[in-house]
Amino acid sequence: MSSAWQEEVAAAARAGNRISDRFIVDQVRRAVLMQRLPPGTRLPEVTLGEVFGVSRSVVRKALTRLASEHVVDQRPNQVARVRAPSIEETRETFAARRLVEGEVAALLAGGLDTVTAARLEREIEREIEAHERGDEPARIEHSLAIHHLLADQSPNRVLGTMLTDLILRTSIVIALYKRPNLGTCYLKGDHPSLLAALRQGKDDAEGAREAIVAHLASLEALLDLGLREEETDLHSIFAGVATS
Amino acid sequence: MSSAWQEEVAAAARAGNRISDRFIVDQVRRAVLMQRLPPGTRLPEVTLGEVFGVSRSVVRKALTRLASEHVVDQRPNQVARVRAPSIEETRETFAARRLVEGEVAALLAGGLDTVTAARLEREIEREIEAHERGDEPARIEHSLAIHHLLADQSPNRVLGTMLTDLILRTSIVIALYKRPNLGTCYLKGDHPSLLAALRQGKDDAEGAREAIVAHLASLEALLDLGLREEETDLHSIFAGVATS
DNA sequence: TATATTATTTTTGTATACAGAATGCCCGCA
DNA sequence: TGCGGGCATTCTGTATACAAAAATAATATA
Repeated sequence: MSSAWQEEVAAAARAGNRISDRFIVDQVRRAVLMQRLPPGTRLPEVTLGEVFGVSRSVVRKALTRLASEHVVDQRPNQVARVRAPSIEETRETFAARRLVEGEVAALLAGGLDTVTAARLEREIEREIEAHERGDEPARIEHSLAIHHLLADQSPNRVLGTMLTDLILRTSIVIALYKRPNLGTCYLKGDHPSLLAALRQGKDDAEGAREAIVAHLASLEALLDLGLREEETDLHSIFAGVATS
Repeated sequence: MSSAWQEEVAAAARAGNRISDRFIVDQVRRAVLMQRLPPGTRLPEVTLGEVFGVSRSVVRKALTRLASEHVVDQRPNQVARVRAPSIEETRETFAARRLVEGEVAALLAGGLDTVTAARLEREIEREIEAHERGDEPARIEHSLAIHHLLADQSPNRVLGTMLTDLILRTSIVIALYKRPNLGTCYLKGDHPSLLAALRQGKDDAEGAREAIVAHLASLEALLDLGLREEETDLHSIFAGVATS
């Protein structure tokens, strides 16, 4: 577990940044996102504390915050584990994100300030470049930046925060359920046409919403969401069998 | 602060329930909801610990969880305080809730099982009774139960959890911004007609959505959301005045 | 009197110690 | 070989101690 973190911790220490719970939250979140911490990974408090050079108190706080972000599973008297959302939850998360991000896009349509539009355009270009040179991590980074920009620019801050959370959760399940043979989840042309829809006049808010909804639906369709054995509900299968 | 809690703590101890962070979270949340803890109230860790008979460790965990529920404001090196959402955030919270609860209602339309429908009906009746005998706390309790039932029954659990959170947040701001002269926020007939819409066939999902949206809009309209002096942004007022 | 500065008190941040729960291992037994 | 009970280990839950930061009170000074 201490693999790539040692350097980051050392770097942060060098920079004079005091290691606090927020730092740990960021690092763990990123590691989960980048699949360096696969779902189910045990995260004992002492071990994490050793890695980051802090005591259990700090780790504890970080873990409860990660749990409230749905990144980690924290149950009483058990070690925290990296969460592995079920296929059903994955579908529900995508549905929720379509609803929320669709609304944010509708609110934003026609009202983008020039600097934001420019930043969006730049990220979209860079995503294309990264994809063309086969740099998948960079592509993901830019793709995420695009959507986070929408969340940050949401006029409704409550919805914006909710969207940030949903982007994180969908990213996790994308990494989890991506078809192995599929190299990338890049959808050519989706982001450019999304930006075009956002630039339309305010009277076409529904166009922006539909662009987002369609984009997210295509993304979900790229995943392998067939039922697995882990999904089978033992309770329903053996209902009435046990003599209690 | 120790006013009404002493009894509750004693009762819980008598019942053999070990006081844990969840208990504290519930109690504080309820106290905020019932306006026994007005916004801005300081919540020092030791004091809370004394009230509930636990050490700071437990209180600390409770406070971070309350912060992630947006009930409490927790900033570094400062005492936690009961959050006082701004008027703008109030509007945004209502908008978010309309979006989410509307979708949940649409998903639920025509698919209510009989026991849930019966429970809804019962709560609606009891709300009417409580209102007629002027028992406002009981009325609020039943009104909340109605909406929490919708959240619990949401087929999409992600949206259901989000709705639970939004119901809490709107309840807090309703208590905060209710017009003082207004005795109650009861909207006669809204809940019955909502149930009627939910009972309609599945082809009328939009009817259920509209019923919820209209209901929540009327609720928001009952609040006093005129700009207050605390809302004035000094930065924008004095922009360019200071010679920096 | 008003203001700046220092001292005191509160309150949080972090580390650590010990008790209790959960897990896993090992050995005995059929 | 397969299985079950008891023991050891690991890990979390909670309380507590000390340091650092913030808030408050007090004091000196112009």
